[in-house]
Amino acid sequence: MRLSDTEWTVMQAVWTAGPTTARAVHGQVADSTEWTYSTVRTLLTRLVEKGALSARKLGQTTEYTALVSQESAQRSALRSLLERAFGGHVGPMVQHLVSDKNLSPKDREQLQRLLEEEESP
Amino acid sequence: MRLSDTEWTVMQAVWTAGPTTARAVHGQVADSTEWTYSTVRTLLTRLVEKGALSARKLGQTTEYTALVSQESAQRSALRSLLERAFGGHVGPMVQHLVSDKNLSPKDREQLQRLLEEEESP
DNA sequence: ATGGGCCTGCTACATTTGTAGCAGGCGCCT
DNA sequence: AGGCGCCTGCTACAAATGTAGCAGGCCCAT
Repeated sequence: MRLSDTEWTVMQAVWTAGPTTARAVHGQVADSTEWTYSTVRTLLTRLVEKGALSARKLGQTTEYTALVSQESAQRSALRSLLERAFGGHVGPMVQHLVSDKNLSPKDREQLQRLLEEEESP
Repeated sequence: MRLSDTEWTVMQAVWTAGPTTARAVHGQVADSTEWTYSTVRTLLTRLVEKGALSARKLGQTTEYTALVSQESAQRSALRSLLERAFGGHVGPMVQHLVSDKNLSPKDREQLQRLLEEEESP
């Protein structure tokens, strides 16, 4: 499942809201975009075609529900970048992230715990 | 600097080879793609237009040199995915990677060292 | 000098992505 | 009943991406 930039934005809105409508998504993304209602609807339709969302008619309006989880979308985006940009080498990729100063102390702590757990399964 | 999938492939070849020619890039990517020489040339041209590569004529042929480093391209791809798919939260992103079982013991060890270093700068 | 091979410049064209517009139908308020 | 507002279905269209083809020029071997 490949999501474009704009599609990510819409999906985030749906994941956050749960089953929702075009109008509601439009409201949600209004802060961060200038998209018209029409644009939002086009994106929703495309996401349905892709199988990322399902559409169910409720009377006159349509309710959209996520078919792919945020987790799995993230996972596959990550894997794709990993292949494309890092030749599949996880180490260098994580290092970029870790050394990039945007890790909070809490993040670091949590990570360390994670690494330790992994060590002795 | 935004690179498309195919552009990444070409850039990887150039980074690996250092200043190189279209013919050589074609040879390099021949294993992993079915691209014609023409396709490779188109991609190289686009990368020059984007400013990712520079082109210098050497007699009849053109020598392409990377203008952006692999590191910086990786960094910005990573940052872009971070924003788009993880709402800027590094923690969850790294966790996906670390918990995804594709970390070698060596990777883990190295990471742990990195985290410790970060802790007391 | 001539033909083969390789190079370049230019052009092409389908698909995907980003961003919308329009027209017709349904329901509710007056 | 008539209009207003909202919803949907369909259509549009430019830019980016993926994938190539063609024609003309240069150099080397015969």
